[in-house]
Amino acid sequence: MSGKAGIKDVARLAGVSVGTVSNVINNPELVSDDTRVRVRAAIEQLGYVRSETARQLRAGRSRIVAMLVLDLANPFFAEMAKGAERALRDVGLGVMVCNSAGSPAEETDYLSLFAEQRVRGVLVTPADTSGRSVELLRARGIPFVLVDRSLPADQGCSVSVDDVLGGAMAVRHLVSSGHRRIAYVGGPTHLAQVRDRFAGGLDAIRESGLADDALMSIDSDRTDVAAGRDAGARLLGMSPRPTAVFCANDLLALGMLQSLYAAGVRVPHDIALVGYDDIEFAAAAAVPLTSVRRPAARIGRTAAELLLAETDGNADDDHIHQRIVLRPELVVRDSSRSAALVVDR
Amino acid sequence: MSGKAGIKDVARLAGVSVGTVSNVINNPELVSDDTRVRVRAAIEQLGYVRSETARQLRAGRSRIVAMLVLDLANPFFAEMAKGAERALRDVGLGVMVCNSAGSPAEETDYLSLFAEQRVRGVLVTPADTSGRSVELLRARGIPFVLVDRSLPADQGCSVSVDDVLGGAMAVRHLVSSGHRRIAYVGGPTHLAQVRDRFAGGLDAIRESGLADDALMSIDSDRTDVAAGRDAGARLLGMSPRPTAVFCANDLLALGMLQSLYAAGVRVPHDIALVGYDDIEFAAAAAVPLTSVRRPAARIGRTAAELLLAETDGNADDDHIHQRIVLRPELVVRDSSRSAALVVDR
DNA sequence: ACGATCGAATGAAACGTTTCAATTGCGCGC
DNA sequence: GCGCGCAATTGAAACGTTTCATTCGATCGT
Repeated sequence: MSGKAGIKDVARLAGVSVGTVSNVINNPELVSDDTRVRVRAAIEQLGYVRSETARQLRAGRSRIVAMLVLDLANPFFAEMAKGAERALRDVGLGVMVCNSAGSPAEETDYLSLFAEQRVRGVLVTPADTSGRSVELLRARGIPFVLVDRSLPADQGCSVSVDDVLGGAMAVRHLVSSGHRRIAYVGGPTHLAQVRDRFAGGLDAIRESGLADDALMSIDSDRTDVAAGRDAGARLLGMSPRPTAVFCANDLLALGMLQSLYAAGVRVPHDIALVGYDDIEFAAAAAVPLTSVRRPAARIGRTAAELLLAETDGNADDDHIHQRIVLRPELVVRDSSRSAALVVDR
Repeated sequence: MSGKAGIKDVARLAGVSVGTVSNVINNPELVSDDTRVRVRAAIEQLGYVRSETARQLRAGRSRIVAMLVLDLANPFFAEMAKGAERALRDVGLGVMVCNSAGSPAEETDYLSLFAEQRVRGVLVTPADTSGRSVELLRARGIPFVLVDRSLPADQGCSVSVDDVLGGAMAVRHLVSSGHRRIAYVGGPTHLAQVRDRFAGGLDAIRESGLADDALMSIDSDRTDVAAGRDAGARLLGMSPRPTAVFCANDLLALGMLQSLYAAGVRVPHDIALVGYDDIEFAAAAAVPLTSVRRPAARIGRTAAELLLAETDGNADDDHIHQRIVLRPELVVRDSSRSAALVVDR
């Protein structure tokens, strides 16, 4: 009675044809009342579970949407995934959340997996910046929406946040607080997000009439808390020491905070700190973290909706791609408040 | 040339039979050199991607393992998922991470989805405590490993942490620091984890000769940061006010910390605080959080390995289930250090 | 009472693979 | 020159569904 029963077994037990069983499941209104009851009973008795696999084979596409993110352990992406998952479950689609860990190679692997699985579509935050991943998806005809990454509207849908603006907001805030030597802690430079935030920061520097080298870049190959600690160690060795640090995400900022704290450097008194994403834990940090907020759940949900719009376009491909760019928002907390301002509030 | 080409098209183009194409892909050594080259070229030219769907249909099972966790937004589970994912990817299996959000109903939905998908196996942290989920899996013959939840070894594999011990460690620590009125902030009581940690706490209370009501339970219906803040508000209204709080996880503890801080209650001076899980953000909190550490990634990895062992048992079902229980570890930080101890260090 | 109409059920094709028994061609030993 | 064995290839069945043209009865209008 375990998972071995097929539709044929049900049909035999109920004394009908397989077609009728299929109709009971998918088009109950086509079947007479008593037959329906009989078939339902047989299904129950055998513990029949229809094979989505076979179903897909016939239908040509699956009921699963894949989501590929840069780092599942980053609450920002976890939140984003949750947003997308909710929207997709609402329409009965399954979600497969995967983690490229920022590696283009892993990403390619996963995209192949998705292609083989004939997934309904893909929500992807590409680790590969060369556009190869997008090409791959297009070449294979897999519907996709880029998440947390922008794309010209003629090339596909995308939902992103204006990271150049976000970077500018962060640095503008620091400059206007009087800082003139600011460090930027980024992750792997092949990530567009990392580069954009720096570019925005540089814009802010220039518009203030400062020299480019007022913004010093500290590179890192990862974007997690440990990387933030490492970057902190390097920062402490710099001379002259920057008076403010802008981190490409909150994980880095939290690690940085730990490093600074351990070295007896006070935040914001000695060094001001600004993060990015405004994850839930930023507000609860040792020194509540100023951060550039991005609406994670909304990004995920919106991306899912775009994918659905593209996918459900059962009409004659009249779908037009959309490029949605959301605005980030600066949330100022203690980590970047000058003493005067703190008193001030 | 897009995702439309099937194995037949490849066969036709290469001038061979479909069986041969299949062999080129799966048993290259059976095919002569020149044929192999020709077929490979045809595959390349057509952009052929084999349909995992059809493959599965024939094979009867898929190459996907499902993982169902209580809360993807909780870094503990995210880390666990990462550990499992790594182990499974290493053997070429895909992972589908899903989020029951602690809801038994969602859980049932997902289990049905998994059954229909004929997944290779399931790693599940059950939200349903009644054992119905386990029964369901067994009835459908789906290999599974319980994660973060224990099970008698004759009923299936499980990897968990001794939460009763963990709860006891936390409360013992508080009691030995002199606390006599301790609040326990739990999540939904249908979660075994929540109950076990309380039970352990109660053990610790009793072994110290205190009355049961020295441990007061504050219930909550969720286990996130916001719920922690709510619980904080309720705690502040209690009188006499507890001198220590043990939270069922770090998210609750961080929320609690925010509430207390906002109300001007000092931690640990006025109230000591202990969390559970020791997520990465516990150490970076406003007041570094004492927490009961659980090895998230290791739990995930171990569970994946158990599932593989069960699944690969191509032999005659000689698999014996294992019940693995890991020991938690108390990590003491500032949030529970008495003033004397802080000076002391 | 007869064809038309309609609801209900059927049976077979199709989806894209893998697998396996059968076939083919070929060099070899005798 | 004959049968053998071997390597390479083939063709068809099977996996479990959905779909659709067809069949079967029965009811209906005239």
